Order: sequence, then C-alpha cells, then structure tokens
Amino acid sequence: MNTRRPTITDVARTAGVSPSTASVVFSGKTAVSDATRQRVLDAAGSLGYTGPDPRAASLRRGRSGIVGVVFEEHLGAAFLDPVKTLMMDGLADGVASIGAGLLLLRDQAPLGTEPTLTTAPLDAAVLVGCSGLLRESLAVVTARGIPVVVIEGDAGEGILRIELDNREAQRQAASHLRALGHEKVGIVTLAVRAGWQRGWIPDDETITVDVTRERLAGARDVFRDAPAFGAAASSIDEGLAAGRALFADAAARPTAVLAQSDLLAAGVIRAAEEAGLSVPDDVSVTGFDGIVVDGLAPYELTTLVQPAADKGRAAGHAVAAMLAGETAASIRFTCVFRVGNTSAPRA
Amino acid sequence: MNTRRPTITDVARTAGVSPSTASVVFSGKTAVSDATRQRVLDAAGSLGYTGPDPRAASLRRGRSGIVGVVFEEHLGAAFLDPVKTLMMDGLADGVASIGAGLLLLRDQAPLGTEPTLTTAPLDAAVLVGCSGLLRESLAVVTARGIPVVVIEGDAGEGILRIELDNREAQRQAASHLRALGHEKVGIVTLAVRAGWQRGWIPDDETITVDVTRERLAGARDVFRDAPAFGAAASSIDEGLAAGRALFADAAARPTAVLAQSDLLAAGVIRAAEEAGLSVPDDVSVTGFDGIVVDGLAPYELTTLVQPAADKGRAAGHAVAAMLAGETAASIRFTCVFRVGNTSAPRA
DNA sequence: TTGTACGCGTTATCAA
DNA sequence: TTGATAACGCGTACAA
Repeated sequence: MNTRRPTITDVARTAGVSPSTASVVFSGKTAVSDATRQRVLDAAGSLGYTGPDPRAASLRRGRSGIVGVVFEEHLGAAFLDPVKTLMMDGLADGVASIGAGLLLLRDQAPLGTEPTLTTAPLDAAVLVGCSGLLRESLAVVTARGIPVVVIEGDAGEGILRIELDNREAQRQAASHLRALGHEKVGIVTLAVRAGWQRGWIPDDETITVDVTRERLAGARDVFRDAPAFGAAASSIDEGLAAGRALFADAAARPTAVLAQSDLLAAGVIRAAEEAGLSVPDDVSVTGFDGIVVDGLAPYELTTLVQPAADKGRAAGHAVAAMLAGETAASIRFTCVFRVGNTSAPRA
Repeated sequence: MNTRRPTITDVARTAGVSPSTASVVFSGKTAVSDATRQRVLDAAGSLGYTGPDPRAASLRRGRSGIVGVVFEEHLGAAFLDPVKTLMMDGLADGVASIGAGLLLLRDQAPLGTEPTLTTAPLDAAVLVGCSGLLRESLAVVTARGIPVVVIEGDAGEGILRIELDNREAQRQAASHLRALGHEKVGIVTLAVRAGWQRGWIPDDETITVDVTRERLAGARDVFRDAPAFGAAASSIDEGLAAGRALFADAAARPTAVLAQSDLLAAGVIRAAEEAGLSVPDDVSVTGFDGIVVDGLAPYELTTLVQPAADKGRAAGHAVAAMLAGETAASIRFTCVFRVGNTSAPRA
C-alpha cells in the first residue's frame, strides 16, 4: 500500500544515523567512518534506495546539470547536417566537464504543448542557428538570467558567440581558383533565408542567414560578378539540382564552382558528371566544411576545413566557465584551406 | 548587494496576495479574478520575476518533464544513422504530448565525470541500441523505478520493447529475389558486434547485435548458404567496401545482393558500377530501411520501408502512458516491402 | 565524526 | 475567489 519510494531520511532511520550523515555518505563531501558508511549502505540496499532524488538535490544545489540546446529547425533536419552533428558531439564533450547533459529543445513551440524552454530546469542554454529567428528564444533565456552562448548566429549585444571566419575562409578558396586561372565561376549557396526555395539569387535579394551572406561576400570579394544559385538546404540532392542549373547552358558554363558546403559540392560534382564534364579537368569544384562525404570517394574535395566539433566543445567550455562564475569571451574559429583533387588549372 | 532572484513569495507580497494565489496565476489551475491576476502580473513585471523556478516546481510536482534517451555509441555516431535520426524525430513528437523534452545521455560514462544517467532528473528513459551493452544502463534505470522503453534491443523480462519484424521482412526481400530467378546471392550485414571490423562472417560466428542476426536469419531462410560480409557500420563507404569484396571474384560473383541497410545498398551499387556491372541488369541489390539516400537518384532502391519515425513516436507515447499510470504494451512494427528499380530478373 | 535545525521555491489541499 | 498550512527530499551551517 505504501509504495512511496524511500528517502534518505528512511535510510538514515534504518541505519540508526541522522539524515545528514546519510547524505554525506552519498555525496562524499565529508569523511565518514567505515562502519557508519557500511551501515548506511546496507540500509539503503535493504530499502531499495538508489541515491538522492535528483529533483530535490537540484533544488537544494541550485543546479540541475542540464544544458539546453535550442535549434531553429525540426530536430530531424538539424541532425541531417553533418556539421551540426559534429558540433553536438563536441558540445556533449564540452559540457561533460561539468557533468551536464544536453536537453534538446525546439525553437517554435509546437502549438499547445508547453514551451519547454521556459519551463525546463536549465543551468544554461546554447542556441544554434543562423537567422534571426531565435531572437525570441534569446529573450526568454536572458530574462531567466541563464548563461547563454550562441553558435553561428546573430546574437546581439553582450551575448557570447562562437563563430567562424566565413568570409575570409571563402575568399581563400576563391583566390585559389583565381590563381588557377579561372574567371567564369559559379557560386552555390546555402539557404538565403528560412523557407527559401532553390533558385538563382537576384542581386537585390536580402540574405538573412549570416553564414550564407558571409560566405557569399567572401566569394564575391574575388569574383565580383559571379552568379549565385541558392540551394534550399545543405544536401547532395540540392547540390545536384544547383549544378544542373549551372551547367544547363553549355555556352555560359562556369569553369569552376564555389559551393558553400561539402554536400552541395558533392552534388555539383554529380551534376558535372551527368553533363559529361570531368572534375577537375573541365570543372573545378570547391566545398566548405571539411567533412567526410559518405560515398564521394575517390574524390577528395578542395575545401575549407572548419573545426565543427571544436566549436561545440568551445561552447560547452564557455558555458562551464560562466556557470563557474568566470568570465568567458566570444571565440572566432578559423578554417583551414585544404586542396584536394577537385580543383585544377583552367583547361 | 542582494542579487538573489525574486521568488513567487516576493511577487505575492508585492501584489498583496498570498503565495498560493500568485502560484495559481502562473499555473492557471484555478480561476482567479482579473483584478488579482493583473496585480500579480504587474508585481512580477516590476520585480523581474519570469515564472516559477522549474527546479522547485519539479520537486513539488514529482515530475521534471524530462525524458532521457540513452545511446550506446558516441553521440556523433548515433546521428550519422538516418534511421536513428528519424526515430529521434518521432520520439520528440511522442513525448511532446506530455510537454516533455529529450535529454541526451551516453551509455559509457566518460571516465571521472558524473554518470548523468544516475543523477539526471528523469521522468522516464528510452534506451536505444542493439547489442547487450545497455544492460547496465537498464539496471540503473529500473533501480530508480523509472519507466523505461527499449527500442530495437534485447530488453529482458518485463521491459517494454519497440521492435521490428526484421526476420520476416528480410525474408520477403529474399523471396522476391528468389522469385526473380536469383540463386547466387550475397549478403551484406550491419555490424556483427560492438567493435566489429569489416569482413566475411564465419559460419560459427556469434552475432550479438539483434538486428543483424535477425535480418541475416531472414535472408538465410531463403538462401541457406549465401555468404555474408559484415560491414563495420551503416554507411555508403562500408557498402562500397563490402561490394568490392563480393564482386572481386568474377567467377563467383553473385547475381543479387541483400544489404541490411539502404546506405550499405547504395555502396554496393557503387561497387557494382565500379566493377562494370549494371544495376539491376547484371546485379540486383536490395536495401533495408526505406530512407531517402542523398545523392542516390536515379536509383530507387528495392527495399523494406520501416516506420522509423513511428517507432520513436510509439516509444514516446508508451512513456507518456506509463507516466499517466496506464499500462502500455510492447509493440512490434511491420516493414513494408517496396520494389524499386534496383532489382530485376536474373539475366 | 555525528547530529540538529533550517531553508531551497513551489504547489496541493482544504477551509474560509 | 482567496488564503493558511504543510509537505516535496535534500544539503549544509553549526553545534555537540
């Protein structure tokens, strides 16, 4: 009848000690005599007590050991992107140093259900995103007075950011192509804004996604008038579609393509093959990210290797530092340009 | 000096009401007069109170609104698998019905850091995995008396499972090939056990991964003596390597290949192309999962479509039901066989 | 080395 | 419609 779970008080009573002594046995904060410890442990065993209730401990300590990760997109979409996956991996590592776990949260409340971002017992939050969509989430979190870090996003005043030298990096790839003699270059970009449908980007288009805008600017620093085709997402299939558009007109065909992600680049390569073009002899293709594209061998992309996992790890460490009361600073990571076998001198 | 965050008691005092009334204003559990509500809201606004502390609420309610998801692997590895990604997506949906969030947990405690599975404020847990590795996690969770659901794993007595008709499903694909006249068939399997290196599977090998064993059994139900090559993971590159092994000896070459995942199948197709074989004219290839393989067009795999997202959703609903005190039952999902353009009659 | 006493911030219950 | 009271289960000064 009394199915209530045993508490540390029950254990203490059974062991014939005070609750605080029992508590200490589990937390190990203070020395306890072996005899007493054993009595407490035995009592716990016989009662089926499995340790302090995390909820109560969390209230008492003021910490829950949980870091929220907020995505703009649908969760499935987020993990389809290998870069985000790597980033999460690093983040998991980074917060592990404070023994915290990662709570997955979506930005948009799915109608009717509780908006967990406001009600979850978070110690800190990491916002992942590129457009201005997460401004609202940011407001909620800062109002709660929770430490927050933004990865690859427009954070606003006084918010810690983890970012990349997108423009400078992309400029390197463009310069590389320029040095190889290429002049007619096509650009394949990531999404221009939330809900963007694939298509050529008009010159007067406003690009709200930071990453897209910065990388495009880097490419145009070198090839001022290069046409840009915006993909709807970072995937091989989107790159294929973009590549088809670029190679459609044999007369206007570019001799090199700057893709804003490795997946897009892989798709562009497929499109080139499809059009009877050889890579890199007829067309050079560069990517961005430096991930391993499954199934792309024997091609090895000329690309910009970004420290995706390090970005996540840095975010985790920043969060850890802030929770420890230390001050943490924004970090700007640098990409490493890597020459593969998908770029060559202009034929 | 007093930087302590305001509590609901502070708000109540400022508004001139009792704490319980203020609480009700935020929870909406009981009707409150508009005048009173406004006074409380105003007080909260002026004090910078942003709502009840989730930690305290969680202690009082006995619920944290958090469901743990435990993976055997490294987080990055888990999300590299599209099936797991879909499953997570469904799971997120499923637990959203009770307003819960997903806490990512790893099975192996990374040495020294707190094992969060024992200390996290979980309402329930979902274990994802195929081998017996998560037995330990299971023990921890059941000891805590937390509802638990296992997806695609050997759960043991009395544990709720969400599974697939792996053997029957794979048998369908095999029968399909048999009906097409194929007799020399090769099998490409998923990992045989944790840490497995790719290679031919000896007849006396013990297969500890449930999914691998069941699907292999299904294939052998039809092709008793078909040789099986075990991949190290589910990826196109692993499939490519397996395919090379299968097609290495032109004389012994199979006319059809049963792959245990779509990614592996995609790799096998690449290997076939590489060997100058045409799919499906020279070689038929079947997959398993029914995911969209990025970049595989124009091939459309003959495969078994598994309801990956539904599995996750079902796990979420099961968890919700158990938390509501209802009884939930194990579920066995069924795959749907889909014929694409990668299988054809034996030449 | 152990015990006492109290508070963490909230909410359920019941009475007014 | 509002308020008083009592937990929820634990950790930690401080005293013994």
